[in-house]
Amino acid sequence: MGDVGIRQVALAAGVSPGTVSNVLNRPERVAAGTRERVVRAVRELGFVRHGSASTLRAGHSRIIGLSVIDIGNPFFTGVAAGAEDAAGELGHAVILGNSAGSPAKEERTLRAFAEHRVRGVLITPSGEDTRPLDGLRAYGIGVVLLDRPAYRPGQCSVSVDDVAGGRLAAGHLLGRGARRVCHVTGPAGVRRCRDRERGARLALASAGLDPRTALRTVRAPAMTARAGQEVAHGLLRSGRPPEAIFCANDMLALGVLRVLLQAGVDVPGDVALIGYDDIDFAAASAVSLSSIRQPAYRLGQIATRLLLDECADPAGHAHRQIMFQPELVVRESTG
Amino acid sequence: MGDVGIRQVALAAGVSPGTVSNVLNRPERVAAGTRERVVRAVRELGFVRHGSASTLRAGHSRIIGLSVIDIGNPFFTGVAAGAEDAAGELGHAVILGNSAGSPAKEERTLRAFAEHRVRGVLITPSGEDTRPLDGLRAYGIGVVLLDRPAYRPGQCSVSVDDVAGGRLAAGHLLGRGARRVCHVTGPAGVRRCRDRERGARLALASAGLDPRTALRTVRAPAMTARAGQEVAHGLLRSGRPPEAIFCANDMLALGVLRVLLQAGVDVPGDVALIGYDDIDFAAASAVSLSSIRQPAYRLGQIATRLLLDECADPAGHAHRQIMFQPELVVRESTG
DNA sequence: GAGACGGGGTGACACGTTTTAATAACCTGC
DNA sequence: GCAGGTTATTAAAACGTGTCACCCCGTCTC
Repeated sequence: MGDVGIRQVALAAGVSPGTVSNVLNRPERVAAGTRERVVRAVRELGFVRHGSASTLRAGHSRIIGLSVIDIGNPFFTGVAAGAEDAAGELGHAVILGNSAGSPAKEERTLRAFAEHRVRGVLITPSGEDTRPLDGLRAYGIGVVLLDRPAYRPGQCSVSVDDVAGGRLAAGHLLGRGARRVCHVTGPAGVRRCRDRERGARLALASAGLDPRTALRTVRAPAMTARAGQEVAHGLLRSGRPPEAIFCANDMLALGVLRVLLQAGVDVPGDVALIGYDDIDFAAASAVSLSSIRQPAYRLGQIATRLLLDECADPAGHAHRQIMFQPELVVRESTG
Repeated sequence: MGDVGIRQVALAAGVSPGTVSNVLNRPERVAAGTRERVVRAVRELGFVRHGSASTLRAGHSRIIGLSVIDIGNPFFTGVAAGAEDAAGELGHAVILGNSAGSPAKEERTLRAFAEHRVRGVLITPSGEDTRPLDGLRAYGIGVVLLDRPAYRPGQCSVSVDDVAGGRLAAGHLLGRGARRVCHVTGPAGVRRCRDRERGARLALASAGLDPRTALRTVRAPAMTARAGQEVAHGLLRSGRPPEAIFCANDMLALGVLRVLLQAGVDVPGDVALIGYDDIDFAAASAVSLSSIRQPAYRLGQIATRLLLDECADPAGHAHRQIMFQPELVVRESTG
């Protein structure tokens, strides 16, 4: 047991190893009767193909690499689940890399991907530097950018329109009658934060307001609940709280919400609050949180299919930049 | 570019391919000067070892498989992060499998692991059936059970003591003066739920109470926030709410908390509430949630090291069943 | 100074598949 | 009945690395 190869199967089925390989990879080339015998032998002997040998000879593996910024973030978890399912359906496995925001760790991860000659890579780049990715292309490894539009046309990407999301959130607050919006966002370097803020500005402008006076931006040091709490304390100390708050993240929003409720502020009566991401916990908080939903699972799923499509036929493949539209979810916090 | 192998390196360094391989795998066998030349050639040519060729020849890969029940659960995410880091440090990659509780999907995952001849497998089994795992052993693939004690001595396992955790939670509620505890738990088939409940019983017994009267168990259909809300509605309808509630899960607890607060119940004044897992959101809820913390990251980390230790020296390796002790985290909900 | 020793390096083979060119068998239409 | 074509199968040659037996040459021992 354990060391049954393609030869043993061939012997048992009374054919040559080449035929067994054909049954495995291009069954249509083999006569039905022969195929049947081979399949039975495979089953009876418990043959499992040796992936490495296959990869070595065929020149490409059945593994894709998935590198995410923060595996602890429910959004990326959703992406990973979608990618894993889609890959599984297409006969591929997924190696996981968690860059944790560190370019060094990301580079290590990509190196490991290259070493295993993965079929392709799904990545949410941690920085703006594209060089590490170009290195992969040298090995003929396809790349699909996740949650960020492609840098240039020769690439696929699957992302969610953060500008539209920001616009949706701020627009919703304005629709409820707010004239001024406080925007709680994350570090300036994070692109998605910048885009969401830009969206908010656009919403204000199309409502005839001047973003310079009607939008107050507060920058949190991190996108965590704790940071949200700190920001909220600051807001309360500095006088009357704003009538409407848009947080770049549900974690921030939950932190803000907690402090507001503890201070006796009525949400949404005194302050309307909306987050972003629509993580599961948004619906479960004391006052359920309005949010902007992103199709995380589908993001991972579509990206994987796109990637494998590119790998299957690099020449005939047309690079696509897919951008999903986010969705407003209204709950009690703006209800 | 892209197709530089061990030979090209050998040529550039003026040595034989065998020596390059030695530099890569047993550097101590190569003289310092030669080694230096080879290392430089590797760097200059941008050589990246072909993992599949290596695996094929050496007979074992540098990949481990990680199969979890639910990648969406923050607890398992923590485990995955720990495993990925530990594996990376030891030069190994991680393939991810998400069984989503389905034995069929788990079997597919394990089959994929076998096909890639992973070095070893980390798994939180979805059921009690051990046969799929025995299949892996036939290929010499090591297995470490995660979050569940080993079925028998010939296996490693890394888990957290759920009985102790249940005891800790219930004991804490009793220490605050409660005489009766309501336990909200998940499906009867889930082992961790059974163990946590058993722990609660033990706590009551050692406080001199009769578990049959002092413990009221309510079973939720799932371990989600929504299910927690339903349970809480039921509790409120059926008369005076219990003085103390222990939920088998933070998700359940958050759902319960939300309903209680909305109904005007004072937490912890009227009802003390404690959850389990200590997910990040527990600290961020309107009334921050007491919980039982499990070292998820360390769990993944230790399990990985144990696994690779076993793979490195199967003969000299002593199987260990490690059980971590959970930790009580007191916050406002029982403060 | 002959033989044993050992560090440092070499070269060829094997790992289990995929693939290609070639062969064998079988039709089709004249 | 035979050329030409189609289909089903085979044999053998790779793929890039790790390993093992062997060789070379300077050192130590008696």
